[in-house]
Amino acid sequence: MALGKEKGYLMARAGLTPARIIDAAADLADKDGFESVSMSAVARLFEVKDASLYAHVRSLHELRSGVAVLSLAELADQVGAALAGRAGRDALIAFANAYRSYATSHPGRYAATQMTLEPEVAEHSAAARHAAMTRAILRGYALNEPDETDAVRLLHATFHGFVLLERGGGFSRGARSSSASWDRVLDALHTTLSNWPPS
Amino acid sequence: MALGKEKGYLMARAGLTPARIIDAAADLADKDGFESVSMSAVARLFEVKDASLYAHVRSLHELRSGVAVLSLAELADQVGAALAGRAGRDALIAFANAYRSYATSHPGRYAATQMTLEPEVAEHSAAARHAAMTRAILRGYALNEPDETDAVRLLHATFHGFVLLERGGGFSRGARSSSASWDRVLDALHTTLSNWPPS
DNA sequence: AGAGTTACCTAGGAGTCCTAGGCAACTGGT
DNA sequence: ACCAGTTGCCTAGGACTCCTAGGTAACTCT
Repeated sequence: MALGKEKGYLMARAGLTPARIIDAAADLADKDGFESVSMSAVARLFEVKDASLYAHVRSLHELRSGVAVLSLAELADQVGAALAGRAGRDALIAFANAYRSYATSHPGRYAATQMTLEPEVAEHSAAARHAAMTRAILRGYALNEPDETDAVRLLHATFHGFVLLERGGGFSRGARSSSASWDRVLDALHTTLSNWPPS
Repeated sequence: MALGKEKGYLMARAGLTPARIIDAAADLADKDGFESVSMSAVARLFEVKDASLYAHVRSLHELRSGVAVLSLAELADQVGAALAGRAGRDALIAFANAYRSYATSHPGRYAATQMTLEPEVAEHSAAARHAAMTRAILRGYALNEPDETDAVRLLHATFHGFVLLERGGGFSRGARSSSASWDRVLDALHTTLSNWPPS
């Protein structure tokens, strides 16, 4: 990291590229929180002036969006890997655990995925892969539209909400561990999907 | 609003108090988003210099925490009112709808409730009332501990997650309205609570 | 080696939070 | 009714943020 700079006579280059900058920003997000991803903070990591980043990244917003796109892709990769070769209840649990584990081991990156992206950025992100994987799980439960859409939303909302509340300390009260609750919540979701109520 | 100022010769007072400042900040949050609640922005609303606010509010963080505490109380009030005299499924649906309706009609205030508050601030907030109300709903479903705790977490996570995703545009894809999904999600939760899976 | 491009620089404007210290406006005692 | 004390908002200014403009050093290609 920080390729020299040879403070002596001549200036060296730091080797900045959009990808390296976004990677550094993502690491910083995990370390100090997504909201402290700033141009100046990232510039400091490279021992470079903040103005220098603007040759590679248009704005702070674009930098953060870059972290979001990166994280969505990573999350999709990990969930996809966990899902491989599983179906039904197994798939549900693998999906959920991969999701939660990414969120807890990369809190800053996960926070980035919460950003509302402009449609054209979201388009070429991994959002579609997420939707496809969620629907893949539901194939094991044989739901018809619009029930499947409703179930996708239920799953997404529950995972997302749980992870956020867990991270925010919302579950700290009491002796019950949040992991134990998580397992039971997954059980409950499984039975819900298995007995989806008729409209 | 903005009590004069009599631009002429003498200075008038704006009538700042912590409560009025926090109210204004909450309104601003609903209008422009919670993250744009800043000292300077609120000061502008009162046609006052930003430094003047520091006599009433210790810091930006404290201002935002104030909005969070206010919003938690308002939300608890509205949910509590909706809940009065209901039980079982009716209570569940009334709770959920009041919750969602507060979140969509006061997006900035709702965002404030997401803040992680320091324990001592959270203590004298309405957080305890929320927990109590959620447990009150579950009384209709006759769950024992630790199932009741798990169910509280499931409900909270699902409502929270749904509302956030809805607001973030996560459900925009497709023709299915999010309100329709919401109703079905509540049905599903009701059946889940009614048939809580054995451990 | 010289020409052209790219990478990082300095300088500086506008906006943010926050502190320190000052004067005007209110309040209460006599 | 006035004077003392308190309170409320002020100006001034430091440190930090994002971002633009324009300069120069370092690399690349012919």
